Amino acid sequence: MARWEPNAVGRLTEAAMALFTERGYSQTTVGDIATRAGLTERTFFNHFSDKREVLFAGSELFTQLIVDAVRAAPRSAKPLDAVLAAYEATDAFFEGRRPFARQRYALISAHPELQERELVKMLSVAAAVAEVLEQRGVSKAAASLASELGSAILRVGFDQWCKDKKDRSLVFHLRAARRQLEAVVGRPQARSRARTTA
Amino acid sequence: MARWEPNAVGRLTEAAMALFTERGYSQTTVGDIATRAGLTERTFFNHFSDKREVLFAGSELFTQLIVDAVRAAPRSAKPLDAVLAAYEATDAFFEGRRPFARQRYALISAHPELQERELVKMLSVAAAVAEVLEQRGVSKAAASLASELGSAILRVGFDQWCKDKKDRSLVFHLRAARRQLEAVVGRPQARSRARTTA
DNA sequence: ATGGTGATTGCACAAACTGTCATCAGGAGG
DNA sequence: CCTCCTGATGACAGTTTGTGCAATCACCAT
Repeated sequence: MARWEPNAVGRLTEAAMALFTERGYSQTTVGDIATRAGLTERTFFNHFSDKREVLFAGSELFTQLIVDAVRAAPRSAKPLDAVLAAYEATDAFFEGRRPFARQRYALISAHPELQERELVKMLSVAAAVAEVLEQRGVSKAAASLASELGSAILRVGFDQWCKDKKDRSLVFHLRAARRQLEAVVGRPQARSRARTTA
Repeated sequence: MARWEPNAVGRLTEAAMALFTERGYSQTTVGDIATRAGLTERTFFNHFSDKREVLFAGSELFTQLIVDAVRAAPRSAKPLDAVLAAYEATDAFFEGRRPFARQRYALISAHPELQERELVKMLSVAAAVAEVLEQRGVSKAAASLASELGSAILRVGFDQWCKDKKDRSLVFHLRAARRQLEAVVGRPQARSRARTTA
């Protein structure tokens, strides 16, 4: 028999997501969240360094997942391909949590404070990825570039994945985004539709 | 004869940069900054929505500068080239403020709270750029991708620019970063000697 | 002089954190 | 069975951030 109700972090996270969804982020106090989880404000701050972090618990695990996947990529892979392969490896992870991921994404998109935190988290993943790439012999600048480009592709792909009414996989959307890249950076494109004058 | 000392925003910014540099961000209270600028805490919050914003005054102007430059890019330019040309257009802007920009960059790099803010600002620029690209007929996904890729290149280039002991121009570093891109993404049918300069 | 304007300020207050110390059930070891 | 240790929890006081509201005060147009 546990001395306290188990999984305090999980309960706090759940309470926070519910309250943020119901009344919005700034209309919810840390006290509200704690109470709903059957805990106190002080205990909330024992588990999370600040109010935003409640939606980012376990992000280190995610980082580790990615980093390991990059390490596992064949040494022959070009930097960007290694990074994208790593992101594709998260497909199963997300597939099992689609409703959760969607709600969380909606919350974060709706609240600038949360978006800020999301961005640093992504940058921190990118930084970790870049470091692994460097260990694989990629120059510092190229490593940054590859990891950030990967981030951008993930962002675009993930956005599509969240909105996709057909529930296609993350891998599908990542590859679609990757293909877009060629339209952006690649050889001259003959697309001149939409002549919005001035 | 002005009724108050002029340029409150400038004085607050200067005071904040000095104090953040001296004692660090979190060791500096808003009251400290205001006092040093000869004002009160309340007045600080009349000018800035929060403590972090003091280092980001005028960022809308910067956004506008970029957006206008993208609009001015030739319609034949590929998305990424249009974006990069726009960032290159900020060269003069930064060249005149190198010491300031370096100190500010060091501060932001050293303080996660400030980095968060920096990232949303960059994302907001990227979003504005993406919108312009869409108006130019680029698909939504490609526009996001091009603008974010541009951001990544700017980040890498700017970082090099700040560290460059030889004080080479931002344009120089942007182009160097751009060239790195090819090492990263690889070129399926590369070898085309096509000129990529805008 | 009269009243409007707009930057500034004082005051009160909610909410976000922080540091410190007390509590209290269970497990380890005697 | 008893005791000590541990670690999550909570009470409490204090600082800092940020907001709303009203008052001030010199300049300025009429």
